[in-house]
Amino acid sequence: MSSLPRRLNALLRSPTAVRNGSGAKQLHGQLVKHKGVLSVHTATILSLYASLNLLNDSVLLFEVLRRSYPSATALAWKSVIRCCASAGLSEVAIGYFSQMLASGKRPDQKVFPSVLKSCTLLRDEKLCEAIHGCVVKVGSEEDLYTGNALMNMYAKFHGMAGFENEEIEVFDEMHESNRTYVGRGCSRKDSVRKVFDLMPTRDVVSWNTVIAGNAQNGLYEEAMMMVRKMAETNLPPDSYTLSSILPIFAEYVDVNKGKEIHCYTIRHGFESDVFIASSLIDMYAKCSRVEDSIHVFRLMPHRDSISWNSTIAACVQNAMFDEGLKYFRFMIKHRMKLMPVTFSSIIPACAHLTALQLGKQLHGYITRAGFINNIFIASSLVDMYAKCGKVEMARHLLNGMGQHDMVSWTAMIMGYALNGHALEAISLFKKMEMDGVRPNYVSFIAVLTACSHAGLVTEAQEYFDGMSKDYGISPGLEHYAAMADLLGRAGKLQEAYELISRMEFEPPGSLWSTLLAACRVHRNVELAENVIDRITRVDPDNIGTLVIMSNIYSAAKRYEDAARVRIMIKQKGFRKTPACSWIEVKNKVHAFIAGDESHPFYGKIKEVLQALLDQMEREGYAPDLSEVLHDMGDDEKRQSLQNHSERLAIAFGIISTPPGTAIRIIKNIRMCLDCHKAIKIMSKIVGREITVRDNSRFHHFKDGECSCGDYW
DNA sequence: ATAGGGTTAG
Repeated sequence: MSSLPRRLNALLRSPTAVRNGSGAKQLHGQLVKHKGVLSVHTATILSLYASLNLLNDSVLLFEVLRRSYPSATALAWKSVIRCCASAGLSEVAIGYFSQMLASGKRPDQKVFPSVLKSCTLLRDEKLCEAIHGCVVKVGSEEDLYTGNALMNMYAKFHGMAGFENEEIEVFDEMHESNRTYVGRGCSRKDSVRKVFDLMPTRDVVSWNTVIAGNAQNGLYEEAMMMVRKMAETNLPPDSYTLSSILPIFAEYVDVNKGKEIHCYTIRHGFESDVFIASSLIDMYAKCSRVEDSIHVFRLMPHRDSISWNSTIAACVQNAMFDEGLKYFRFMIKHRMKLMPVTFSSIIPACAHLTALQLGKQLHGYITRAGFINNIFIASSLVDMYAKCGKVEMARHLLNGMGQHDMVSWTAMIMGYALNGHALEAISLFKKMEMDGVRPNYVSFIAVLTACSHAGLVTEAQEYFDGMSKDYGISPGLEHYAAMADLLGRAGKLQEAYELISRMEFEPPGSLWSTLLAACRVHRNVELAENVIDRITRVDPDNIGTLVIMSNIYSAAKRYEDAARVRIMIKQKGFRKTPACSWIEVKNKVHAFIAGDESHPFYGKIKEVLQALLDQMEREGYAPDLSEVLHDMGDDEKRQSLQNHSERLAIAFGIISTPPGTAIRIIKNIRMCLDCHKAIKIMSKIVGREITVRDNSRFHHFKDGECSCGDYW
């Protein structure tokens, strides 16, 4: 057996001198040239490959090595396991680990961190427990790195299904002396803390792991307490600590605390840390301070995909949909990697903007990228299609989802509700319950909205009572609003009044005005006066309700009272949100404001509307002037109806799209009774489907009928 | 060797 050259020997004794892959390969080559190498040297090369994260070389060399030396050295096993683990090949790493045990090699604290990381990533609870047992058996439980990895493992477990209150046995097997300290039957919930308490020495990673574990599992106070304790141990918070606790202030909507952290990061030179920056962007966004989010983003010296995602989400969460889309486009331009989160952040913008064309494009991209099985993305697509009036497409996507959660069910239920399919909404709600998914606050808003849009009083009452009785969810404003609306339209004014009066919080003016509108329909002046009195107490400047009240008086021929209210309106200053409708034609959005004649095609639009009106009158249509609120003559009123924003938009749609094309309008406020009547007839005359989405629901007009069945 | 950021329904 020839001896190795001196230089080679020296390198093998201190292999850390080799700094890169080509150095390692040269060394390997030299070794191969000299016949009769010992397995111990090959293992050294292997550990070198592993520490340089050369996955292919490590695995190849290991396989060669164990063919010539069936009992490879422990160093070889540990190296290949470490390399696979850090490359994320968790299953392979665990496979090697069990083979290592089978071949009689004793594991030690050098290998446990990698193995624990792998079984944590695999989310295999049994395996994790077994490995913890193994750690205890070989006496590695006091090792710093092993302890840190164990804490991380239990921290990640907490979110796992069925883990909440199960007993955990491993701790009881730990040293007898600690038995009293650990206590019996500790729950998995506390496992992180228990490992922490048992550690003989702790470093900054130990603290950060326990803090992040608490923060991620919603134990916010505990997390903050640990931060203070960490500081008492003379370990100042570092960038890991800060990025873990920033989400707490986002959740608490505590911008002052968040800002304190922001200042701290600046003072301690963490400004360029991408992790902290994205947490800051998110924190400011959750505190409705989206300008500050954008400010942080702009100041970042280096941005990664997540910085972009945070910024897009920040905009969308704060209803700045166009701004969100702008950043999304920039992100593509900057060749950033689009990730699943990018799409689940941006799709809601399409939903809110009713940007169906863009939504479809994104759907295509999502399918090609293989993201369609992501539950966040699929749910947001279901919502987007439903909000664009494409209920069947939404349902199709929902049916195709491998798993459903409360959010995906609720999105579809709300989609049915908005599109007037109350019975489908209710049956889906039942399906969700049968699927074992508990409805929450929002799910009940959805099902009650469905009932309210279809006039299903009895069903609504059952759900309303059931939500607190069976699910312990106390009704909020939205639930009361749906009930008040339903009862009011059904003419059960007194019941509605009592419901609102019995609420456990002060009903806002908006709720009372729902009832006021019902009083108008059912011509109950007396109750209306009572209601307007309640409204003026909580919301004295609500002009809209005064307008309704004046109309109620007019309808009851109490003209003096009507005039008195109108003077009040004048004194307060008549400010009404202008009615506005939008239509998308050839990827461009055209906006029309009621009475506005400034559109370049207005002349043509007016002609179309007049021609339509002639035909409509032949079909028996007569304008309904009852909802025109102004003091004007009947001719003027007729003209004002002709210029309602949705009619301008529809006429524009008719002249700028081929015959038979569906017309989709978005409107900012409810349309009037007359427009509803008129559009039904228009849909028949022009032979087109016309969809109008207002601020609360959809109307699908077709062949002279509306999907709402005239209940709206 | 072990630790940190962003997402869906109202």
